[in-house]
Amino acid sequence: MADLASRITKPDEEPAPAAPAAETKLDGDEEVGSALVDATYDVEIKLSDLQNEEGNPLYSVKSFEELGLPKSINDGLLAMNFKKPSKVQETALPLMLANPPRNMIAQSQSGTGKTAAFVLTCLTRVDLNQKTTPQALLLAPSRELARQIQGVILSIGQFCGDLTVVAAIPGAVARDTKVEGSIVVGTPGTVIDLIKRNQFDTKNLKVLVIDEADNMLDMQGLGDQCLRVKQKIPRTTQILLFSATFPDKVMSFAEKYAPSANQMRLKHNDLTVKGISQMYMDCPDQDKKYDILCKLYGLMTIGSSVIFVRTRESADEIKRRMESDGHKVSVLHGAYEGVNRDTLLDDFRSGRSKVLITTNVLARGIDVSTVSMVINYDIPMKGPGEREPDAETYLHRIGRTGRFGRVGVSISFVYDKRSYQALTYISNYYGIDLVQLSPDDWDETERKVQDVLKSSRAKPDYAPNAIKVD
DNA sequence: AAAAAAC
Repeated sequence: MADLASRITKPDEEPAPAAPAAETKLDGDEEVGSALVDATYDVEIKLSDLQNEEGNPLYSVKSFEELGLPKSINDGLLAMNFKKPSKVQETALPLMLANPPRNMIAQSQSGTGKTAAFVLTCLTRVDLNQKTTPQALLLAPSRELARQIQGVILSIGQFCGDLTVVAAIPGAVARDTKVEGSIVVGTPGTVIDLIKRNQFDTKNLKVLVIDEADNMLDMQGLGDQCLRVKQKIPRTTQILLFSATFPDKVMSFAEKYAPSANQMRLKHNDLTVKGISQMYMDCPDQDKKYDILCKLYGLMTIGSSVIFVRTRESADEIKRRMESDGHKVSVLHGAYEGVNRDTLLDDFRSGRSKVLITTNVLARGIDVSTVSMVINYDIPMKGPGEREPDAETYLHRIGRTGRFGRVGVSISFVYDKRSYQALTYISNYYGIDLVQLSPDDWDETERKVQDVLKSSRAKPDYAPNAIKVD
């Protein structure tokens, strides 16, 4: 890795002017293949941190080869059909792999390859011959996401020999047994529990990754636990924070958590994914929402669908009603425990179940390529008394579809002034127009949805196929 | 008037 800087500086280019001290915008390059890669985003990067010893800028790499990764890792990328780095990969990877290691705060739209970016960094930094010494720790906000990341590590690392990746989640790891693996990926509660019991030796950690970092560092939620983990790791550990959303509120804390980090940020208006057609359904009243949901069932099963509701109880209730009305659906939320949850999600991944009702537990990170429709049965709200529209959760929820350049539809249900105003706030926040659907004109609703779903789009060549777990 | 995450 020592020569990384020279390797990614294109020798045939004019020497660039000295990097300005302040933040500078870089426009995304034109690429071909899909709307996703065609899109030009304003990416804000702190250029002051982006120069090598000769003062040349380290903008990006245009191929994985330029990173000079070990052959075993390159073979893993090829096997997973990663041929060309996505924007976040070409920009963040050279920064994360450079020596001496620097912290990183990286923001990128849903389904654009953040996971592969930090997994590559972990695999590169870890001595995989030390199979019982944890050297990289990755934290995620849900059991499902932790398992998924474990699957990505094992896939990209499939040619790295016997890769030992421990999932530190309830039921998958014994609380009174030593954690023995090169890489640990887990949820904060279990990880802290293991550290407390002296079953997780953190002193050799080279990398700490916090996925969904804005959620994880929220002091109303998991922030405290992440802080405690940080206190237990070496000062020299490289800290990498990733998310599609970084609201200002948590950004200052993120900068303290990952001091003097290189940063890759996006503006609100560049956060939405072009392949996702965002629609809303004008429901006459709360009671009619359920009937309309049932009428949408046929459209939901064109591919797979996720229905997001506010509470566990309503998730169970809707499942019960839909089943009694003859629809096949499954449900997953935090009241379910351990391995049961794994089975439920595996069934959804494999297509054995096609319509999944869930809470915010699955709003973030979950990558199931077949998901073509997301329904916001309840508009996500946050804050005391749930009075404030939750624009971040909205974006993460709809990001369960339209992944890696695929098309998808989201339908948000509004039924009263409050839900309508909340959705209006969210569409203004991202600077987008939503397509209106009317429950009175069913032919038109079907046409609008099917028009999107049948429009095929070339998959970008960096897209992984379905992520395999186990 | 939430969800998640540890026992």
